[in-house]
Amino acid sequence: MATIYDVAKLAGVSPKTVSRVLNADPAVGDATRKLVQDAMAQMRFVPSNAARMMRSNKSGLVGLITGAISGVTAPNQQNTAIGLPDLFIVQGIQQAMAQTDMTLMIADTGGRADRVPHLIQTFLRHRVEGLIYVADHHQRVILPPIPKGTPMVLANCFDLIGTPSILPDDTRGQCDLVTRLIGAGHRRIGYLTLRPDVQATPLRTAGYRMALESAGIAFDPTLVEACELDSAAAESQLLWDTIDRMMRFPAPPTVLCCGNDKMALRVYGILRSRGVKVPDEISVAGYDNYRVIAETLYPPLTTVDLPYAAIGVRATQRLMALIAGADTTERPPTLVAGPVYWRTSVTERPASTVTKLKIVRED
Amino acid sequence: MATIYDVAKLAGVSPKTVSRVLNADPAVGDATRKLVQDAMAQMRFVPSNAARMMRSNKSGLVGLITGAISGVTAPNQQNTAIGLPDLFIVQGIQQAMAQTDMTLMIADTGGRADRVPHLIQTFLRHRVEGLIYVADHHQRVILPPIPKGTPMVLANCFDLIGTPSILPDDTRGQCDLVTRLIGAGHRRIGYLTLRPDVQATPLRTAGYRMALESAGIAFDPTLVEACELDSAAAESQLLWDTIDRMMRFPAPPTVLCCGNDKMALRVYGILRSRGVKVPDEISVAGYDNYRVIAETLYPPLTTVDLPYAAIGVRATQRLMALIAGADTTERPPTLVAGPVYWRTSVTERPASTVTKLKIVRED
DNA sequence: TAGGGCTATGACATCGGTGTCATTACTGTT
DNA sequence: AACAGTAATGACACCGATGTCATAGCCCTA
Repeated sequence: MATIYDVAKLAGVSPKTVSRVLNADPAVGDATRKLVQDAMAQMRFVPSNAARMMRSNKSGLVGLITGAISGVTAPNQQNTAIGLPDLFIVQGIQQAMAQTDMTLMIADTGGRADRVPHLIQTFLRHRVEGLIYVADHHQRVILPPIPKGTPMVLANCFDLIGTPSILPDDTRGQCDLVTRLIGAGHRRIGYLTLRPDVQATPLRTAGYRMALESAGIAFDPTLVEACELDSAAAESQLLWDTIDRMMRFPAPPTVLCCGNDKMALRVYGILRSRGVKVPDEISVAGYDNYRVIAETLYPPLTTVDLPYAAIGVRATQRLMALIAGADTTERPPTLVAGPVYWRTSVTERPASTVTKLKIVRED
Repeated sequence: MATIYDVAKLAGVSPKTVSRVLNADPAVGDATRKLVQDAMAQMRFVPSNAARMMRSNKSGLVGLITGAISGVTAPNQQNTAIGLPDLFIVQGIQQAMAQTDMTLMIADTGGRADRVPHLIQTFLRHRVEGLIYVADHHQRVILPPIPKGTPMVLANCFDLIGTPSILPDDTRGQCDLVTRLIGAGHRRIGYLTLRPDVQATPLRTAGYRMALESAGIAFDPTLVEACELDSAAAESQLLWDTIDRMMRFPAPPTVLCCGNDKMALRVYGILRSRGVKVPDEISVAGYDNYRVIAETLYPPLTTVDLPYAAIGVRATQRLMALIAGADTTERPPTLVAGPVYWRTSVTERPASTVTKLKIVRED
């Protein structure tokens, strides 16, 4: 491959002048510039980033560590073949990065967290100017130490040593949804949560309670139940049992909030098999706004958008600021909220009507 | 960041010896090696890939160009929020690449084909040793010329200038499926194809006809109809009309093959709304083995696996061979086939029974 | 017309490793 | 004891850009 020396010789100038043209240095005569550009084109010259980096010490690279790509079908993962949250974050990062002159290097963990140090090492060898770590769900992570001077941002996760982090605002999201449900006349709001040990669960439950409290509705713990399990079959059983029980309450829920859209999908199936019509007899809401499900289901699912792309964008912006030399002083995580998507799986009718309908049906 | 000179000084050896330790050169004394390794650890030394590359001219990088990441929600794309084929290919590439000492650089087109030259340029600046281009569906592509010396492989696409390419074996896949359907007793096999202008359609239709021919069943063109449209609503209408018509044939199809699993999902909805039971009254098959759909639907969908991961792996292997200096002589594209996934959306009963059932129901 | 201030260009060192070759020290052989 | 052969190490140039500084040529002013 041609070098600036080759180009210089062909153009009859010094290598330094070629370098100037490359870097759009204005201190080059128009005629000379043309000469050099022609020579570059003729030789199909492509500058070597490696050589450039040697002197300037700027790689123009940003490293991204994720399990998004391999996660798509990782067998034991929560998001098996269905949730692709981290991928949407990566997408947001890509878009934000495209506005920059940085190049994004993506490394996939292949689902094995123990590969992370090696990936970081590879990035450091390339002298990335910054790192982003993307998690597949809101969680705490423990990462190997990064040399200072290489800033890092966590997306969809956080650690306890103050690494800058961008997180979804789970509390706000669930609160907004429940507030909207209450506004639609619902008073008995069932909540089938994700596993209690995932970060999102306590946060969203807090949001659920906040919304009830604001509306002056008493919190009824029998309406909240963790229903998520690893096995699809087991989860469906657990959901069936939970729904069965709640439906037999003297005052049954008029709406079921599900921990995510995938769970809502299962709930639809269970309700259909019981002959209960959505939303006429009971309303259903999800979380994630996972469009394959939310838009394809009939009736389309009311849900809360998990603003993954926005998390990616914010993470990128934060990292760019750090690279540009923003202060490293510890700040609380940036919370990113998403809107409620109001679709037809929830009635706007007051709860009493729904109850009446149900009674009629039982006759 | 520390350099080999710093390490050399600390260890009291020459930089060259440090370089030898770095490269696991056996011609280093054990004591010296230990000394150097300790010094490297103490200084947190990370070698610079750029510097290494200058001399050795080996970047250890492979460039991957794809729309997989941005494609997830690209508004006008066929695979909006549902098909992620290219992502599975990328995953296969990642896995195969992890076996290598190469580092994968992923660049996303952001859905804009006009960005491809720029991405290639960026890769060339990094002196990638090879390039892979991944398309989101089986198609012909036209890519800007790549300097020879940088081998390139096309995955899920091809061009007319003989660039090595890896493609799904659409003909074989559809043929296998239909052969299996015939084996299950079906004789009247409806085929709701994708758009006629996508590569897969003529290939799969050829497979469909091959299977019929092998079984000595006459091809009935009224059973084959293109039903794919960009708009979901319009496609559903077209499907409704097509199914409605086919069901009123004197000898209606006993099974409907759909162009992909997403179409099968729609077909399920249409059949349910018409009160037709799957598979008791009509069988349904898809294509892609898009698991979110195929496994979640009730009944689970019989479909053909589109071996995306395998395409990715093959593409990687091919590229590695080229980098290692395999002959560049033009060869036909490598075809990769996938298995039929036989699930319960297709009856094993002969067609006659099905017809009878239907008559009974109409009484 | 001499000198000051520009502009355009080039010479040269340098970044951090690696390839080549030389050198040293040690071993074993005759 | 002299020598060949090998193992361990180092000196030095080089990869392809860029930063620093010098310099040649030019215009303008006094």
